Amino acid sequence: MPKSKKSQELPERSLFLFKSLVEHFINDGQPVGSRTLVRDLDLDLSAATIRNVMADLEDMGFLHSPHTSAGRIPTARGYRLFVDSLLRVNDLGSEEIHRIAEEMDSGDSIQNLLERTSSMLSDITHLASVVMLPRLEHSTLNQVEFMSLSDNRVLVILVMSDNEIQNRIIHTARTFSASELEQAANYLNKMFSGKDLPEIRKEMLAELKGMKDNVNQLMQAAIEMAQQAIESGTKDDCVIAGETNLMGVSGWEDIDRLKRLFDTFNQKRDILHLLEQSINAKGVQLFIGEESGYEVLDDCSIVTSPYESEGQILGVLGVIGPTRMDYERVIPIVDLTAKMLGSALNSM
Amino acid sequence: MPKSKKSQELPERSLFLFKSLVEHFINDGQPVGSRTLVRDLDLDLSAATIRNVMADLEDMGFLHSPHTSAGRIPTARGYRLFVDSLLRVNDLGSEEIHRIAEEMDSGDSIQNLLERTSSMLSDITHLASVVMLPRLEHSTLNQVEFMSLSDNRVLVILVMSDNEIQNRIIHTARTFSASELEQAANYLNKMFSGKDLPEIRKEMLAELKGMKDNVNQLMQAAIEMAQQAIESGTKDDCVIAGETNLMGVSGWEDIDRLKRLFDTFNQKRDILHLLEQSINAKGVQLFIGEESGYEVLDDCSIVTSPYESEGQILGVLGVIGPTRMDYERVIPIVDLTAKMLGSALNSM
DNA sequence: GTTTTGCACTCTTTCCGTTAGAGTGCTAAA
DNA sequence: TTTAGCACTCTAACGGAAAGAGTGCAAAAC
Repeated sequence: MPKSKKSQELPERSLFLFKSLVEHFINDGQPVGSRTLVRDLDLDLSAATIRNVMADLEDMGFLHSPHTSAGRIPTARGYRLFVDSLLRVNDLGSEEIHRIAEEMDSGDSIQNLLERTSSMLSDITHLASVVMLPRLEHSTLNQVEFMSLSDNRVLVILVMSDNEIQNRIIHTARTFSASELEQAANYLNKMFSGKDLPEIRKEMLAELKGMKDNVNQLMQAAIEMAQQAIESGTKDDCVIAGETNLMGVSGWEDIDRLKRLFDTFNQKRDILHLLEQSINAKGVQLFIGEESGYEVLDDCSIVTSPYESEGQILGVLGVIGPTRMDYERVIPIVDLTAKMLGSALNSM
Repeated sequence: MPKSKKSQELPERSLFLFKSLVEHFINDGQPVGSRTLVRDLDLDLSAATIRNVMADLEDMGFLHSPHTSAGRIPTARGYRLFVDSLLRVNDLGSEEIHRIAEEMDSGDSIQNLLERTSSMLSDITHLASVVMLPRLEHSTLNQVEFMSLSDNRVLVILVMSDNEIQNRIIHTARTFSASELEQAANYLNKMFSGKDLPEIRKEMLAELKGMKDNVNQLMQAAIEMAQQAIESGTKDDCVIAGETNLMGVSGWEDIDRLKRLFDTFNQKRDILHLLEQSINAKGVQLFIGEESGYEVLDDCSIVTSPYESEGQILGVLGVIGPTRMDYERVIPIVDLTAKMLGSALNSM
């Protein structure tokens, strides 16, 4: 190719160089210098030219030098530019599609399905993965049943519309006869079946106001239990897998930093808070580096996608890895996994 | 002063020095030299004498030098000698006792209790902790109930003698009437209530031989479910907490080694296998360094204790940390925790 | 016989100093 | 606008040198 005397539009060439640089850095984690770039790309440009371009990009905040004589690495803003404007997301290889589909087939229980999903996701991406448990907020009560045990204990069973089952043993003040229990269950079923939990709670409180006999206490206990179950289902629950994939990421040898990261995983709170921000996103969403707002995650990127079943968003899943991850591969994987999980949940 | 000509018997002075050395090393993780020892102990002996003693101890395999000009550190055999013969286990401070007792009081569910126990144990020892789930092998069936749901699905509920509840939805070939289900449940209750699961399974198989109608299929499904529940309860389940306490242990900066250790935790298999070896021990048991037989655990010690309720051993709990852990403190903590957990389970 | 002193020796850690390599920025020329 | 040339900077890697810790051994002292 002849030397181009006509200057191409500056942005275009810069963007191309920038894209190459990012890809290069994602590949081997070393700061990329002008020489390396010109060598690898077979450009008809000299290193000096590249240097000028790179200096511009640095001024604009897309690149950063660890020190004077190192190459350059992308900043969070740089990655943002990369994924938003430059990335051409690959189609997935059929082996990977197959792998994902495979893990989704037999569904023993929801919990189990989510766990398998999470560990598959981390295996396939070699990153850490998170799957939020489905929010049960809009699941409705299907059926209540009481079962008498010995010693004034009653087993309360709630069957929800999504086939989740909650149960708990309640210690009661006196013994209830089978018919009393049946009566109570019938009453609850008639009153509340098909309604969602917050609604039930509200009506329940109105209904019970002032009435304090034991049967009602039983009912109240049932509702409280349901409430608790709901909360534990939405509040702090997600499945995290593959954390150890993040040990031994090149450039992450600071063990103290790693410890803080792992502690964050264990607490789950911050991670969940982050995921919740994506719950109304249309598709895959990214938090790159500092964008997450959590200091421990400054060197991390999080790729999330909500998953839905029957048009209703149930939760969010995603992966967490170094900012320097293979977005081109990871993004479609997260996307597909979310879709497959949705349809797997659909057919349960 | 007593001269022991017998080469087997260790002189008292050697033991004293050895004990001091081990304590010293446990405290700050640095190899201990003769000078340090003589300085810290205010001995009326010279460093050279200490050196002689130490050389003897090294010959006997209790000490080891990382290299010529380093001090000495205990070998696994050395720690063994230390804990078996030299350690005077402290009584626990009342704050610690209080802390342990506190965590044990309210028992919402067994799973929850175990989780709290585990995280308390790791918090208090600053090590990783494991609590094996109680073996349900000898729990017996209390009550079976079927609940009809829509769409040919039946909810099977098993109440076990230890108040654990298992349930699952079964898809059936045809719709069963409420009375059919009740009849089936009655039959199962009459036949099998009070028996343990392996027994039930055996009798069940004999009973059902040849009979293939649908009601029996239902029963069989119930039993199979119970069997599965049992297996999942004993097979791969334990609660691990505080792994991150092991990041940043001095001398454990090899991130790859740590990764392998964490992977072992996640698989749980090896850990469980190790714990199971303690299930018939009387009290606290230790695996020091190589004694565990797992290469990843070569730098670790595991302190375990079975816990029991009503004279029956239910499971094992313990902590995992560097061989260089504070046995004097950890051993009584594990001991007490096991006892408290036992009695907490007793009163559920 | 046990303990100590004295001494030579070994090994690690740390602190330069040097060098090679990578990469930059700037200026002047093409 | 691009390139060539050049001075400059910073890191990583290597190689002493010196300090420090600790050892082992032999001979002297108790």
